[in-house]
Amino acid sequence: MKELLEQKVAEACKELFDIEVKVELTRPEEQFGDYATNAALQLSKQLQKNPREIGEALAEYLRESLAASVSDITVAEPGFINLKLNDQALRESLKATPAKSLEGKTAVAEYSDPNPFKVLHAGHLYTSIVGDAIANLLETAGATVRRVNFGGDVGLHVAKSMWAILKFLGGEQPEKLAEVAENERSDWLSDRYVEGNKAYETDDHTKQAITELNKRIYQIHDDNDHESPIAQIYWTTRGWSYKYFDDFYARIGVEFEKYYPESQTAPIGLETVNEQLAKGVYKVSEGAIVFDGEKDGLHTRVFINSEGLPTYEAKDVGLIIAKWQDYHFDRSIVITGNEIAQYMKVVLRSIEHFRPELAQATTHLTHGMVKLAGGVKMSSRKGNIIRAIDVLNVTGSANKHQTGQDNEITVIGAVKYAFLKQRLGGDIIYDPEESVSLEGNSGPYLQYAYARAQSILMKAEGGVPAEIYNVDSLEAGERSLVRKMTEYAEVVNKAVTELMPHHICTYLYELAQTFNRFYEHNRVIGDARQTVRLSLVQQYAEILQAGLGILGIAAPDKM
RNA sequence: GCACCCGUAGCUCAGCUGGAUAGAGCGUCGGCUUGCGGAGCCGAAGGUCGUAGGUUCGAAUCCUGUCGGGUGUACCA
Repeated sequence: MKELLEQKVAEACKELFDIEVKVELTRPEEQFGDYATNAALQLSKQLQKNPREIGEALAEYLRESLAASVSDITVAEPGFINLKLNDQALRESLKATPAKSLEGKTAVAEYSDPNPFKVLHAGHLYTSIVGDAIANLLETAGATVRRVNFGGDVGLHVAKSMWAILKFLGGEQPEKLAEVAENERSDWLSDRYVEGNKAYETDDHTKQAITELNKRIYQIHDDNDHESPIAQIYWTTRGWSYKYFDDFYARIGVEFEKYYPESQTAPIGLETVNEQLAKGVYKVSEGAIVFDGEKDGLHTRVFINSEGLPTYEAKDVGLIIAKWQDYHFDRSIVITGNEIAQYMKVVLRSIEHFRPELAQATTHLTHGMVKLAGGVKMSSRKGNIIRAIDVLNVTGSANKHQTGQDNEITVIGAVKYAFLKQRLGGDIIYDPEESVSLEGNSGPYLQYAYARAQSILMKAEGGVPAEIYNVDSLEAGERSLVRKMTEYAEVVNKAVTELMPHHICTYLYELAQTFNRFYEHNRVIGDARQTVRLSLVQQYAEILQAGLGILGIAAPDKM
């Protein structure tokens, strides 16, 4: 319907003034109409005429050409044209579904990116949730989405961990790993990292030892060594880490089809950077191989350090190439914290010199940090970082506090919605009490809204009628609800174009409010208009479910 | 120093490909109420959109300066 109207308005401009106008209809306030266009304002400049007059002329033309679907066209100051659909057309436009704009395309979505041997923190939880929602968005638009994860199973942080692990085991004695209880493995590992990191910073001798260990770990991969004692320790503990990640992802309902360990992308990156060094893309500086970003207003960064080891930069080069080899993607979306925004620009800029199509197909989205609202207490052992599990725990307590229940679906829904409702980019001040509240703009509020709609539908004797589109007329409350529901497809399209899931949140909340307003004043069961209204409730519930689905939030029938 | 991001009601945020009286939620104050799940509905108070300029018929939205906050700036990720 929207496309049709846009086309007709453009046609009117062409017919009356012989000017091509790019018409994009907007949604005005309900009192003005269902759609609005500023075409007359655009034209007034070129025509040097009063926009109001142009608007009137267009309106008159459109009243005729749109008579079948538009019941009222008005011109408002300074020259807006407001279109009000007739009830039949409004009902029809409810059939619109989100555009399949990415049909046949393959998109790789990379997010979460935890490092083996380290703890999952609140930032990982955030990217996992946002990344999953964005992947769902791409899928909704028809793309084949490959959800992948990337993390450092080699590198300095691993060496730090291994140093502390070896210290704990009293040497290269893999059999002693059995002393670590299964349910304590992840905590034990993160303690080892903290220990190794501290030792690295405070003791030069240890620092040297860890640097050596770093090289040995790369060697394990180069030799494909699974036999030596240190290799056994490495592979076993790395496995513990991946197990810990998988368990956590399962809990929050996020899935990946592939992990790209850095050990796999490092050799590809190393080879590529060396290759491009010869061609002058990278250059040697102070014993390291760098990309000189300064001539482009970016930073100069090291890709291969003076030890000959690839840094994160080279591994990321390798990662993009590996993704391409695996999927031949049309688009690649990478979601990370915004502290690496400028870093990523350097990596992509360097890739533009030899694989421009890969750099151009890549979109880097960044998010801010998760901070807890003032007054929120955590029972975390280590004060300075917020672990992913801490966020879940503190939300669980808040939910228990408010509802007396231990409802995992509510808790996960609350966290996801709280993280998603804010525009991607800035920091999030997370307030667990607010996130689980059933009042206000929260995940549980929407879950409740859905459950309540289901409850009405269950109550209908004789079942729920099929969707009814050919209704003679709609009463005011019904019309407002239908009008709001017709926005769904447009909102999803916008969210897809911008890769911004928060638009869905804003919309769903408004929709639920519109419904509650309708429901407050209009009886459904037992009313003369029961059939029509049940059909509306049904469609409302479907939209809520679909929208929550994109956000990765469960819509329970009962709460 | 330089680069990037951010400054909208008491608080947390929408709105930012320029357009109609700047919107929500929480909090505050007032009303509805035996309800198809009231976990709601109706209303009020509350904003020089950090600030100063510029572009424009029109700026929270674009540009420039400035102030404030955050992040990044070579062998970490």
